[in-house]
Amino acid sequence: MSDQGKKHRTGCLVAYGVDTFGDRWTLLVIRDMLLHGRKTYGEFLTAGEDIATNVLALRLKHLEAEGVIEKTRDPDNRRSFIYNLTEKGLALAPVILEIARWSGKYIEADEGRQSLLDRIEEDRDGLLADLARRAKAQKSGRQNA
Amino acid sequence: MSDQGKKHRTGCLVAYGVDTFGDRWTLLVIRDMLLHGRKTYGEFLTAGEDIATNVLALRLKHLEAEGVIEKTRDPDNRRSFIYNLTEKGLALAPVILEIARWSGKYIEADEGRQSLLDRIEEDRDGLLADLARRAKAQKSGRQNA
DNA sequence: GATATCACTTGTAAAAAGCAAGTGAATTTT
DNA sequence: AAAATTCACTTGCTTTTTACAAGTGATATC
Repeated sequence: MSDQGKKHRTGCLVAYGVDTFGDRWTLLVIRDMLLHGRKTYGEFLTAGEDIATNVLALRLKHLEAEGVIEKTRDPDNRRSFIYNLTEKGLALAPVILEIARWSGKYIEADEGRQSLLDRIEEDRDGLLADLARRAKAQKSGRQNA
Repeated sequence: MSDQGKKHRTGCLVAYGVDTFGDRWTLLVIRDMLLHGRKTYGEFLTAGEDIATNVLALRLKHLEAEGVIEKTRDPDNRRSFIYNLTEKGLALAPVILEIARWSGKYIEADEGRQSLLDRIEEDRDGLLADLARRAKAQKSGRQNA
């Protein structure tokens, strides 16, 4: 009936991150929003890793409560909601990219992923700017490039 | 009787990271090693956030199995073991620092933590080099500076 | 009006985390 | 050299989370 259990609340910066996204699903949802432009409950559910529907609901609530994402009605479909990253959520982009970068050193990346890795190395700031731009475009209802 | 449950194994770079350190404790152990120079079971146990002893044992086993840390005997005390970051574990430093950086934007940092945040902004590469140096010094048994 | 879609909720089982106590080997104390 | 202590865990049990399956209510489509 609650969010995701105990918090460390020790003042530690790493612990605060862990409290916010330290579980098996949260970062994948943020990845979906940030990197794949997904934004509805249904899109998160069918995103490949098979998150359970109740767990997804909990995570989204938690992220909303933490101010990482925000939920609005879809103006074009009254039974749909749109989830967007807030500034705080978008600020997780460097974390996501460093995780990807780390993993890229230890597992094989397919073509698409390798090109992301390449871009991280060659044009990290530009990539971050693009992700921010896309997130904001999405938020204001525009199509992303 | 096993490590930490289901893996996503989807090829996703973020998912691989989550599989490796996506839980409430793993990143704190890595933080302890990387930032606080802790290296024994006892030091991890009493590190402030009160991890349960059996959970710590599981996490250490998992990290060792994943090649993130390595366990050696303490040459000075035959009942003690020393845990060190491997190259793979040390490569997590940028992830840890980005998490700290993100958190630093949203919670208050005390003096010591703020100086870490300042150093991340002003001399990230130097800081990373120092952390690597310290980790390696520790590994070869030298005192860290 | 019937059927499908979307975003969930509810109930229950399985897994993991948390808690307390215990074990065995090495070390220190007496 | 026997006794007490330390260190690194393990074991057993309870509580909390996660996972799985099915169900609900409000749109929307056929």
